[in-house]
Amino acid sequence: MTSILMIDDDVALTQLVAEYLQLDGYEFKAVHQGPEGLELARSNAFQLVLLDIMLPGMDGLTVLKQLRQYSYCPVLMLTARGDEIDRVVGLELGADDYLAKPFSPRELVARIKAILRRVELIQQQQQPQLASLQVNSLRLDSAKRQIFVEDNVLVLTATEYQILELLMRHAGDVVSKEDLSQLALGKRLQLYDRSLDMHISNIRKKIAHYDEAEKIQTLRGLGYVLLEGE
Amino acid sequence: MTSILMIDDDVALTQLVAEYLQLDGYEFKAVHQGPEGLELARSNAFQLVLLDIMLPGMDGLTVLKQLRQYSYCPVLMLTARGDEIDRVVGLELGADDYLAKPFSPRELVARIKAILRRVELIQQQQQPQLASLQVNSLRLDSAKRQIFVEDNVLVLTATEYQILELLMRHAGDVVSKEDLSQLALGKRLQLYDRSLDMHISNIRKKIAHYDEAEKIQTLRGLGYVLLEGE
DNA sequence: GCAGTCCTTTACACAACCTTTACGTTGGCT
DNA sequence: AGCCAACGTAAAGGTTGTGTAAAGGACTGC
Repeated sequence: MTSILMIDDDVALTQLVAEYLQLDGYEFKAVHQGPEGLELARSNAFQLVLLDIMLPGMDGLTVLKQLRQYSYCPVLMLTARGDEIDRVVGLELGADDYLAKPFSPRELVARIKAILRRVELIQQQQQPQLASLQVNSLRLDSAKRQIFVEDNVLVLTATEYQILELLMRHAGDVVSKEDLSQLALGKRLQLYDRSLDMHISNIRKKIAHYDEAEKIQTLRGLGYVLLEGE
Repeated sequence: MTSILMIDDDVALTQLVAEYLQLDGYEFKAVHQGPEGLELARSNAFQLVLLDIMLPGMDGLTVLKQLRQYSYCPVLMLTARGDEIDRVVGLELGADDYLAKPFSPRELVARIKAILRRVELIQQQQQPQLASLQVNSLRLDSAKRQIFVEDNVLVLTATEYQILELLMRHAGDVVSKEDLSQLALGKRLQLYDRSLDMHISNIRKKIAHYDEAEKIQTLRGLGYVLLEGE
């Protein structure tokens, strides 16, 4: 069961969110004070924390900073204004995402799911993984950090290798650009950031050098997928 | 089974780490007092110790100092702040690595694996090894501590010999600069430390004198590898 | 003390890499 | 059709890691 903690002094809002999230199958708890929320979040009993920036007593950013001393529990920040400064500071302090009030419950759920899915991806990364893996004409040798096309080694940079490994380990599944950016580049995807696109472009070029059959497919607005032959 | 001991007074944190490490297949035990941890660590029942610097009662650095009187058990230090001084002192006292809180479980696991892999490398070094070894045109005679290119003896310094032997014994595998530094130079790789690069450069020059075919390949950001001809 | 050997540090050049910029293309939308 | 956001990619820009000559320092044997 996935538990979500909300720290927000707006009682009406927490009740509204409670309804939606419980409908979606989440366990939900709300508190209205910073210190109380901090203590609960530190217990690591929650898989995600919704944190309002404007809190009486202890500021939301302070709560976040203190929490990050102890825990990497995912945090989705909420704020009353579309305050760009709060946003930047929050993300720098280690928030996982940001949502401006007022938000639609639907969008909130979407953001929550995106974060949880990514956390799951990261945990998968930590699991012991297959050292060797074959997808169509691509073969991964993770011990030597090498990827082959048929019998030719791909000369990849560290970043390119990470991206392609991720796509191979999830062959047939769509991997979002956000996920790729966070897992392979180690940073959140920014607006107008074309870095990832360039890496994909370069990887494609290197693969095509040996195998013309295009492999990495673009799903516009969703991400990339390494097609599995049937 | 690899057992890890954590000495940290933050009970919530030890529980979190316990979950992650057990998920990764490690045996895990946590204690919250310095003296208690010291006694356990001295028993050599653990392959690695996670040690918090800020401990009530007995300071983490003191624990480390005392432990080093008896045991070479690898120690990964943890600290609440990004305190550079603690870091330097800790590494001088013989800690194997350092991680600032808060850390992601992912990073913790990565550091642990890096340390354990290096310990394994060191133990391999101590095992009886093949006295003679041929890699392409290079031939190792470890009884005489000599390396030949075709039939020409390489005149190597002690350090150069150690580096090249290590690369030869792991021919085809990437050997990280950190590993090379610790195993051949006997010290951790520091930022801006170019000593190892110089040794590699000199070794290359000496090999090239007899065999122009470049052998030690650089893998940017990863390390060096002695290519095996196929 | 001096010369010789070896390891390390310094300094600069360079190459590899990642990112940004800029412009062209595509595909969904009204 | 026309618009616009997302995407592809060549080229430029900036950053970081590496190669190596030369100087500096530590040690040894004489």
